[in-house]
Amino acid sequence: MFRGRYEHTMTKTGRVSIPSKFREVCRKKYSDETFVITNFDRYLIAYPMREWNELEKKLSKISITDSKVTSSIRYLMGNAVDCPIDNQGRVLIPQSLRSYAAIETEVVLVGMLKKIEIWSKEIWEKENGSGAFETFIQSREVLAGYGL
Amino acid sequence: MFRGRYEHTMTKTGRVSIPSKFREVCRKKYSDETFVITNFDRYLIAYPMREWNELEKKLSKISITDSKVTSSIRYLMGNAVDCPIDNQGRVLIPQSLRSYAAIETEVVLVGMLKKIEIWSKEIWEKENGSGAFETFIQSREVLAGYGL
DNA sequence: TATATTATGGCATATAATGGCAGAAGGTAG
DNA sequence: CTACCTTCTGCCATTATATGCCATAATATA
Repeated sequence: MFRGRYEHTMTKTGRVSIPSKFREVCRKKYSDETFVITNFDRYLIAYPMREWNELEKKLSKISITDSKVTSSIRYLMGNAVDCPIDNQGRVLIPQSLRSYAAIETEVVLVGMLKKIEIWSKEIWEKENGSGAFETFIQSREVLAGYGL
Repeated sequence: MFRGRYEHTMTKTGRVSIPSKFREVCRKKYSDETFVITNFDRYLIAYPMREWNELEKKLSKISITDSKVTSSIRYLMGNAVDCPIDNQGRVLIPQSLRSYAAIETEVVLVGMLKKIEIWSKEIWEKENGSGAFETFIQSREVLAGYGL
């Protein structure tokens, strides 16, 4: 599982190094070094290919008649890009996703169990800087329900 | 599976480049570089030949007594054109389909699992621009019903 | 302290996207 | 039937982007 937080910088060409611990998870757990990256609220989510395929399998069974569902699939699929890890351990994040998540140079990578979140540092600090601890304390009861 | 969104421009002669990632899917998964394109809601859909054949097979099983269904099938089939990919990786979109989907120069291509959607950029932005995320969030419950 | 690994910058090259043009094909009017 | 026009198609040229590779600096490991 992915865990931990890393701050990396992106090259001018849009490449970001994947932390070696994450790469290790890719190799050992998934034996595959490709992510599928898509946008979410104000940040990006990267799934290992296998996890993403699970998702697609489920989606492909849904009938195309429900237009609301179709547009959700369109949102999810339309923004998903597969990003293989290169020999230097980096992925290229396409321009569209970069601009979506307002990523310019400084990037925060967060391990979130089966996926990775990719944030622009600026947005990360705004949303998770101070106050994150407060939120954490507030949700302790919920977490306690899961045995924490 | 097809995924990702690409913005391309159409030549004056009506040719559109198919994103290389889509072409790769055609080669690897379908070993065939021909699409069947037809009109749909306010955009076009392009199926790899094999997927189109599947669809035809299913449609042929539908009883012809339901005249409403018959005319929908006629609509779908009557406008279907096969468009082979040329050596530069482009397809020619026939005039009738172009005008149907109001495509002039700027085109949005969206990977949707087993098919591709082709939108005029203008219509795309109206229907899927801002607000798409909201719709996505709203339909999360529906999607949750499918195990997502 | 020596050695390996990681992160990242800088290039050179390959591939992608797309505009332009000319010949081929096919339809239409005289 | 033939000349003309339109559309289709192949090919070349250009530009932008992606990709592979090497070098270096920073960090971790033995």
